[in-house]
Amino acid sequence: MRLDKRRKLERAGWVVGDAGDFLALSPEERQFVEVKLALADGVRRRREHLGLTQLQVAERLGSSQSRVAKMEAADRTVSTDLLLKALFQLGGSSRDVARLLVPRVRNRAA
Amino acid sequence: MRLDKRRKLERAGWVVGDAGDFLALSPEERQFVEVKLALADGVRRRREHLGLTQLQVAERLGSSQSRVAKMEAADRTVSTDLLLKALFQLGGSSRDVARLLVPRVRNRAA
DNA sequence: TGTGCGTATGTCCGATATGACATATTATTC
DNA sequence: GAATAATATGTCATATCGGACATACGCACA
Repeated sequence: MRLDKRRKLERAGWVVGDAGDFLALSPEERQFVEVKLALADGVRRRREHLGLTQLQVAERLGSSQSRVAKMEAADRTVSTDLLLKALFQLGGSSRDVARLLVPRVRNRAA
Repeated sequence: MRLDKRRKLERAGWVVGDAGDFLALSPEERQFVEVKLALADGVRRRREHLGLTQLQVAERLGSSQSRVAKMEAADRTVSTDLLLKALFQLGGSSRDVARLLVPRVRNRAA
């Protein structure tokens, strides 16, 4: 695992192996966390692409700036439901979501 | 919208337009619901493909038969988090999930 | 018909997510 | 380095979710 990704996971509050180099996550948990990270990245990229602040996005969603910040940080307390709703509210499609999940094509412009 | 899909939505407890033909859902809400339906279908198909009962799946997930039934029915009280975790626990990959979200390739064998 | 198995539905209570708010941190401009 | 804007972090009350249980439904088979 790349170091920056691990840092990101740790900052988001995920339990990382304290002794060794590896995440104390089962493969399934890890897959799930990666989905959340991907969706979170998608929210951030989409927001930036639209030139909006977190506050503006929060207003669109009927949420708060802090929650949007947590979304983008893939915080433990944000659900994939919330991330998906945010992506759709920001104009994303199912296809966009699908693309976020597949590493092969994850590095896109928007 | 196809009638059977609407029936499915209604059974799952989603609010459907009472007067006219249309769902009382915003486009974003509808997209979200469709994601849930797709994931729910994915769980069911994956379970059946593995030849497992809902009870057996529940045991794998550390959950209960009734919750698995609700997952497959895309019940309002099941989150996409739960659906995703279930899919991964049943051996699904991110790519599988992505495929579920894209109608174009949704009709696959397993 | 009745028995068994799988699935669906309704409810409950403990667990977790959410919006809101306060406050901290960072970046930019003067 | 003060002032401002944007983002990050911590906490709380309430809303929603989730496992568990009871029970109902559907279907096969004898």
